[in-house]
Amino acid sequence: MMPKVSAQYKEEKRNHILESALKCFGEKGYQATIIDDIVKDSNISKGAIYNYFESKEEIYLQLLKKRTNTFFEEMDEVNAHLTSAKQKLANLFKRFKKQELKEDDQQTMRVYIEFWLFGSRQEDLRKILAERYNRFIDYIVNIIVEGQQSGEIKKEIDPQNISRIFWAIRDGNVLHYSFLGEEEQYRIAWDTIEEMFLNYVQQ
Amino acid sequence: MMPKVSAQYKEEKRNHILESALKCFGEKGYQATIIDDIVKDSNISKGAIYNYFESKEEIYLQLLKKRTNTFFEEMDEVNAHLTSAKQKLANLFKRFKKQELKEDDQQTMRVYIEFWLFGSRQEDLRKILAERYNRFIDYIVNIIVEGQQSGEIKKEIDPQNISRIFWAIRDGNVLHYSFLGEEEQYRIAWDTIEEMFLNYVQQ
Amino acid sequence: MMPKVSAQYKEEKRNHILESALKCFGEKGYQATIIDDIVKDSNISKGAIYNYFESKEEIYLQLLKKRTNTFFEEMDEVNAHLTSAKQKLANLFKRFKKQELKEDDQQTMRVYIEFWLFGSRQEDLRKILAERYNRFIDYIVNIIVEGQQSGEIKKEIDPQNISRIFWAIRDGNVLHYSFLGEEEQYRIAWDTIEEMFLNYVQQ
Amino acid sequence: MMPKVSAQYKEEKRNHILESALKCFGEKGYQATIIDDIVKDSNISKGAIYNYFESKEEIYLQLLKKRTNTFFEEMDEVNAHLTSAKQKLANLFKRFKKQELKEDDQQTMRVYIEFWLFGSRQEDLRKILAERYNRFIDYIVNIIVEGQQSGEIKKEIDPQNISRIFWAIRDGNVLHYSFLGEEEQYRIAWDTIEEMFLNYVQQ
DNA sequence: TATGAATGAGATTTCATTCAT
DNA sequence: GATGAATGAAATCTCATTCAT
Repeated sequence: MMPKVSAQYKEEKRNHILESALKCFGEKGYQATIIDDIVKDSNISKGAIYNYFESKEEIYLQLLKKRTNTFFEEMDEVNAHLTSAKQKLANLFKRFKKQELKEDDQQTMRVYIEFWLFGSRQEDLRKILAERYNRFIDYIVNIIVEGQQSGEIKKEIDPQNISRIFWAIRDGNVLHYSFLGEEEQYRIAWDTIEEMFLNYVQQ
Repeated sequence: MMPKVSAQYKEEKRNHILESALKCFGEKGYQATIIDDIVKDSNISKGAIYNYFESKEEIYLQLLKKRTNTFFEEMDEVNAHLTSAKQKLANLFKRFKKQELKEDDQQTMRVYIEFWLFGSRQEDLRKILAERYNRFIDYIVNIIVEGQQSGEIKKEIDPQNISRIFWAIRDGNVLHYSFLGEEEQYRIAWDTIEEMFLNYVQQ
Repeated sequence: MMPKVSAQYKEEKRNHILESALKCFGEKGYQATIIDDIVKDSNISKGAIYNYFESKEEIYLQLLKKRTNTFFEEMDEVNAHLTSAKQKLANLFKRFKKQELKEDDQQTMRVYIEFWLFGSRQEDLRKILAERYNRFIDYIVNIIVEGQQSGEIKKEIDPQNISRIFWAIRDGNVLHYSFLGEEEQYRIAWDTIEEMFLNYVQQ
Repeated sequence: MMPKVSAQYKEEKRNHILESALKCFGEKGYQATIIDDIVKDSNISKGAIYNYFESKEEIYLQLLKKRTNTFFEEMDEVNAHLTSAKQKLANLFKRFKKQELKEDDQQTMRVYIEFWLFGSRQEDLRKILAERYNRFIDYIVNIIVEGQQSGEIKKEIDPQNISRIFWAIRDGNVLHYSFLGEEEQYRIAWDTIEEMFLNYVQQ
């Protein structure tokens, strides 16, 4: 009389679908992925997928949301015992260098960039993406401001501007890497970017 | 037998189709654009379009090729009477700052990024894109090497690496800009990037 | 072994499902109603519904049967102490005028008309509906014959024919009313129909 | 250079689709008819059908519109040389008796009744149907008023009310007939209805 | 060459029914 | 008996490409 499966079961199933979707979207792109690809990869029937998500677009959106949350949770956790702005930036760069080696992070990036491109043309998606973008911007802005207060970072740096540049560089680099796929070069590039960026902002 | 229409007529028609395609792809994305969008925009019939191009994909490819050629032709022309690497880099930055204000350049960028994303998953497109990518890489490599020889640029800079970074930054910036659409911020960002980049590579 | 639940419990549950189904079919139509609508309205699980009924179609059929029985039981009860054909007809008209004000009677009518339309194309439904139709026809035929014997109704009236007309008028009127929803007009129409009909059949 | 087919060609194709749709809707009902039924019956591809109509619903709507127009055109033509209200009513009854023998008129009726039922639940359809309904109501109202002026019809008759009743009877009769399919009875019923109706309204 | 009507494979989504718990 | 998650056939609609004129 209570075969209603546990909330945990449903959560896991949902995640299972999202993981398959990420894999498919990452491999073929959002538009090129068909529901049957996710069915095949997840081994979950078409109908069941639609029990968990309203549409292909919702899967996309939920995926983005979940990955974004995970990113900030991880960063917040690490930052908890870092005190200087310098340490926080260093940690961020470290994460990027390491992160992209994981296949699914790379796929997330592709998905995210495609969504960005795609979303810029649809008003309802724009809003969601803009919100996400602002979370990222604020994240760096806070570090920069903190660094300016502690004297680690030049006062004349505009936090908003440098934050936007930071993420543009990140996205550009990941975009190229996701196409080129050369890990070694990718890491060297990040080392250079880190040096260039820190040279520029540090006192 | 004379051909019914002149080669020039055909060339113009081709270009007309490509321009419409660029507009459509830029506005809605490659995948979301349907042939009828191009028909409507170009005022050329569907059948005629298929007389000039084999498929939607070919239109995409030709578009990319043409825009790439145009870019290099323009840059080569300008560079012809510039002698120093510094001047050439400055000119490049100047072009970016100015370029993206033009609607169709921005659209080209979107198309190009989408294609990049899309192409990374299809072997035949990869080759074409890789070739294009290398032309861009070589362009900066040549300037850097020239600058190192003339003593303008630090010897320890790796030309390949810095060239890849240069284009990654460019693409990231354009990607963000094409979504955010804030011209003023975009220009300020380019000023900062120029300063950061030149600080880093200059002697 | 005693059955786990009493027969009465089962009967009540069945009726509960039928009532919800009537509400849903009446509101959205048979075809447009999905099982989940009935689940939601009845608060009974999908599986349980299928324990009581074999299919959506069976629910429809049972509903029709039950409502038909109820109609005749009510009419028989009232007619028990009416002796003249005139009184019985008057009572019937009175019922119609009053009946349709009740929301669920109106819904029954819609369901019934839709079923009629729908059933005329499926042999197995035809039989069931034809039987139901004949019960209605006979009901009036009996009254007319009775009236002819007592001299209240003209001898030259064909009971079968007039009975068919009677129900056609009733259904047409309800059909229009279920669309137009104007109660006042509906009642006035019934007064006129009563007058017209009685004028015609009475001696 | 002008293979754009003639307007007449397109009109004919449109009609061809509508005729097939009428047949299918009439046989299986609107909801139960699938596009492939129309494809099969019309021998026109699915895509072509969607070139002429936006959706299944639009086909339905257009069908209704066309049949309504045809009905009034025919009636107006006949009425042109009829002067008395009595003649016009007689003509109308004559038409019903004859009309329904034609298979496609009967199908139109089914389609129309189903639409009525179905449409009463969808606001956008209600409007279209209400408009159609009013055309029918006005048609009889005009005849009645004319008859009252000429002294053929009783002054105390309410034209609106009697018009609504007229069409309700018509629809009820057709509804029953479309289910029962007995032509002979149908005609007899119409004779009786005519007599009953004229008795009631005539001076 | 140009036209645009026609094609039909293929995409997304729905929903009656089943069945493990 | 009750539950509701899972299934997958089937429906609507799209759109790249073809081809008769």
